Amino acid sequence: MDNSATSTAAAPSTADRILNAAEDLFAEKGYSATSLGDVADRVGIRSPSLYNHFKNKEALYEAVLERLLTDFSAPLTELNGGPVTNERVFSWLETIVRQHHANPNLARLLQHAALSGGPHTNELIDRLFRPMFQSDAKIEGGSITLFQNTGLQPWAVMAFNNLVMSYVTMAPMYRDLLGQDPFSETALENQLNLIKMLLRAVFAYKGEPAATT
Amino acid sequence: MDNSATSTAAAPSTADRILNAAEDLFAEKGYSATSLGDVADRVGIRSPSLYNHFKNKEALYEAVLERLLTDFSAPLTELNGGPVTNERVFSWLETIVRQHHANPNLARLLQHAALSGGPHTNELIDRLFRPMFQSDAKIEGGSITLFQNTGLQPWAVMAFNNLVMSYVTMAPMYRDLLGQDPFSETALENQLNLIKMLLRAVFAYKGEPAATT
DNA sequence: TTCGGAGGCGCGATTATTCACATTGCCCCC
DNA sequence: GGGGGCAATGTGAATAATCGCGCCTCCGAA
Repeated sequence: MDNSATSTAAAPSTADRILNAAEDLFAEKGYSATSLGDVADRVGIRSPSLYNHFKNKEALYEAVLERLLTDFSAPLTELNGGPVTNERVFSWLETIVRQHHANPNLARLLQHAALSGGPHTNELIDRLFRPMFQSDAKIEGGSITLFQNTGLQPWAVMAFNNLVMSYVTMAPMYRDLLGQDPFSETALENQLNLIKMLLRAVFAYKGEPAATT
Repeated sequence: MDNSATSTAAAPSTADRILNAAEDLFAEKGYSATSLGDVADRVGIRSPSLYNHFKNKEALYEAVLERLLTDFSAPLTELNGGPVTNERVFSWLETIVRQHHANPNLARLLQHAALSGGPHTNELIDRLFRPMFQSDAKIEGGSITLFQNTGLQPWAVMAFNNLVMSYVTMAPMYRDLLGQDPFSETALENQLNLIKMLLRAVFAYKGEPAATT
């Protein structure tokens, strides 16, 4: 997640510096609004030099996506091993929150893809969200019984995930409305506390579940 | 919210047809990725003809924004009159959900603005979100006591709002993952049931509130 | 006849991409 | 050990496409 090429503190290669710059710009402006000139400027080279490292703009975007997906996929699928208990859901959610907090770019890229419906949307869905639904099928008694047999279980999973990601994609709004850096340590604690409390409330809720259709 | 010019079913004027097309395209691709040629094509005219109705691309975008904001602002501020009870929070949230369901474009435009941090972000914040926080300050005893004096109240407001809006901005993902049209009537009912149940769970939760910093 | 509104034309800027070329560092062979 | 290539990596120039936008013409309805 630190976008560095090697595990030691060696200087990153040009290809990695291009990836870093492109990741930030794609995440901020989206694919078509980012120009290769912008990327090259941020790296400190001319735009034709980019073609020494990536076939074209599309390949650069895919490389950015690939690096982000490999960085994020491991903790997302860790819920697949073993039964799903309340505690594991808690720690899984906390991991996701901290991950997106440490690098907001995946959520932003995903949001751009969802809005514009580009060709990479399906790959993002398959690698990020489908694993969640597979693990979700294994939820066992005593945990999230509220959503059992209501048909709302996938909706609830998506809701909590959207909660995490929309915090990141809406970060500028938070900055202006709350008057503090949304990526500071205290802001992270606030968001974690809120989400955990929401989850606790859902776990503790014994009222009638919602109807399904 | 039906994007028609008059209250009767008269044919919409060219300016309104331009607004409709531009709204859809800006919401889908964002400002800079939308070309005036795309807008003109969708209307069925040539792009220079757009300048007979709007000064330039920027003015067209602002007109789109203005129409959306006036359509959406009324129910958003209706919570300001009188004390905030649980029932009124329920109906207010339901109104917002139905509004974004009927026209998803405002949420998408807002998401684009938040991601790219364009010059209109501040106006959107002021007209959409600040009213919520003003009404939020008036919450009275017996309602959302959970967040009183925790410092998390604005965070909770934003969280529920993000929940509603991210459903709309992530609609393509829902379509692929759940295998149904996210804007169908049954999908709307599902989302409403989930959000209402979350709110009920929060209202009913008597555990310790989260710490604040 | 007048005038709002649509179209044709084209300018200047931007963009992705290609190409020819200069430079650098490294390896291999004499 | 020295020198000749060779791959990697940078650059400027050129190209074709697209875009926002202004100018001017023309048509049809009032």
